[in-house]
Amino acid sequence: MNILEKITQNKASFSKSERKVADVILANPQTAIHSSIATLAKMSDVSEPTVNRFCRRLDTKGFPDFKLHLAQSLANGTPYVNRHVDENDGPEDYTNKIFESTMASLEVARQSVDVQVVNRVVDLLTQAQKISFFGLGASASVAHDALNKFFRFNVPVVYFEDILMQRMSCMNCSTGDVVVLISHTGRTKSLVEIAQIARMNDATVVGITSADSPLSHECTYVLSLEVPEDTDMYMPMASRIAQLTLIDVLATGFTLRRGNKFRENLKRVKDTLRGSRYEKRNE
Amino acid sequence: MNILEKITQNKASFSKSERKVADVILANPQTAIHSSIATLAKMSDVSEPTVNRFCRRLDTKGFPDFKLHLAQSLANGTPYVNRHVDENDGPEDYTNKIFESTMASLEVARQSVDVQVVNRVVDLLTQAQKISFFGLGASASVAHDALNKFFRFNVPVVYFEDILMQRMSCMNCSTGDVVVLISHTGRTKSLVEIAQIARMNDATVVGITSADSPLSHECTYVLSLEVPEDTDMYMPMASRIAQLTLIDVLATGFTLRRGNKFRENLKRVKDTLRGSRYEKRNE
DNA sequence: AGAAAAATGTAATTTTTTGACATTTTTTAT
DNA sequence: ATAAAAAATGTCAAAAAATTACATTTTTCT
Repeated sequence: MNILEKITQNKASFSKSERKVADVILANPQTAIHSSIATLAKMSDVSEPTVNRFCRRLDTKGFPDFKLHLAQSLANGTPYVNRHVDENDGPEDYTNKIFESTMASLEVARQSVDVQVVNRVVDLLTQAQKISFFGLGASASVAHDALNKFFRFNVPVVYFEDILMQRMSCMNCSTGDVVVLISHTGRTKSLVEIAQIARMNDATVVGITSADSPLSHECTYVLSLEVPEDTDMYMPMASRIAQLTLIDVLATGFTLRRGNKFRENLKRVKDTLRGSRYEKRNE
Repeated sequence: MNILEKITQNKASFSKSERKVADVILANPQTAIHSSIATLAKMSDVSEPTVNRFCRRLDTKGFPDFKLHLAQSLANGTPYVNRHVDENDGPEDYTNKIFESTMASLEVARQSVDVQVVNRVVDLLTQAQKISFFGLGASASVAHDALNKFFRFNVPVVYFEDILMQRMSCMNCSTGDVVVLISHTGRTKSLVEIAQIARMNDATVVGITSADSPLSHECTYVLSLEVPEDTDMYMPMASRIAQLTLIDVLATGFTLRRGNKFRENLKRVKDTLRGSRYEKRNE
């Protein structure tokens, strides 16, 4: 496992001094791999053997071995880690941290996706009479994005931001209709109600939400994404990105299922936009 | 560059003893990174300083530094790459490919972001009288998302999907207003026009778009993202995700600039939502 | 062949890491 | 609240590792 993640995870189990070391390393891992144990000890305001003990606690043979592991974690291609933004971060720091955390979350999300369910949902979508995408707050823009994607497929697709419109739309559902509900927490009351209404009217309800949430219990199929959210920011960030990527997956599955002639159709849709754009000079 | 490749490439220019070292390392790099210079010298049947000189010839600071580079080369398990979806891909294949491509694109985007500009734009946003986010098509949902984020900051923020509303809104701009325009290609005519209108009315225009596009030339600041888009799908996918992440970066920069009391405010906004949600049992 | 240059090795030096043990801090039980 | 035990941390010395300076060997070129 990635040693940076391991440090973050085990941070709680560290002693006070070890945590000082952990903080210094996490704050600037690049510097850490190029420092000697003495330098790192001084930076952490800790004695050298403490740094050594810290390394051993992470199941490495010693400091040099630890640096090797750290270097591997930092090498590109290795999964990214959720590093939290710090008050004193400059633009470079927080930019990189946000990008890296997003990538790390996507990796976690990827591993938590149940491809069986993806497959069944794609099946469902390709056979749907009508597809609705609903979300509220931060998930509204995800639903909005799904509309944009599925609209190109020439399928009857519906999206509303307004709760009442969402409810009315679900009241008019019937067999063969698919309602996709998007919510990170799965605890938004009105969305849970909408799930109930849709099911009462024989629609199939797909939830893109967290497992074992009130919303998930009302859904026919649940596509759950276990994405760690940085709660310090009080804003949903990574969860939306994961949801969007899942929408991309569904859209891709949809086009694959429909086959080649359908791809042609997509190309035509795209070409239609040409009139609204400035031509690219050399293509 | 990958140091293993470098060894292979420069092998010709090595001396006899250095080549012995190279061979031993190439034959078993995993062993090499866990050996001391003495062990490696013995394995190569060469003296210790020779190994050291070998390391320096590869532009490393010395043996330990060389091991670090080697470790990084070896870490490259599977760098995320943009693997294109194939007609015969099953659900597991395309799910993984989409997630991986998205991560790969984010990495590319991260490297292409100009943090200087990020910093200036954050400055601008924190001082803005009014912030507008406009995008069309796939980028509309990105603007939508930006609205959701910045709305929490208690800043006057505007978002319209309708071109005419966007134009009217820009007509009413004045000094101190910031208009953020989002477009992957930067070739959408009406967005370019909106940029012109906004600037004529003394607003500062920030473009989240590709460098050197018609739109970028009309912007005061350009946050360019070089994201490779899988054109086979005829749908924007990775570009949106990169744009969203950039919005996250801006939002994060914004909150950091505003300081701690402001974070408290965000928490209050979030807490307000509580009434609309089912409580979590154990927290 | 023989001088000059390059390569390599030897041995000492320096740097770095680790281990043993003392001291301090924290926890636990009374 | 206090003493004993346990855990954590630091000091200092020993060991290991890496590097330097310099001697020796090998190669190259005239």
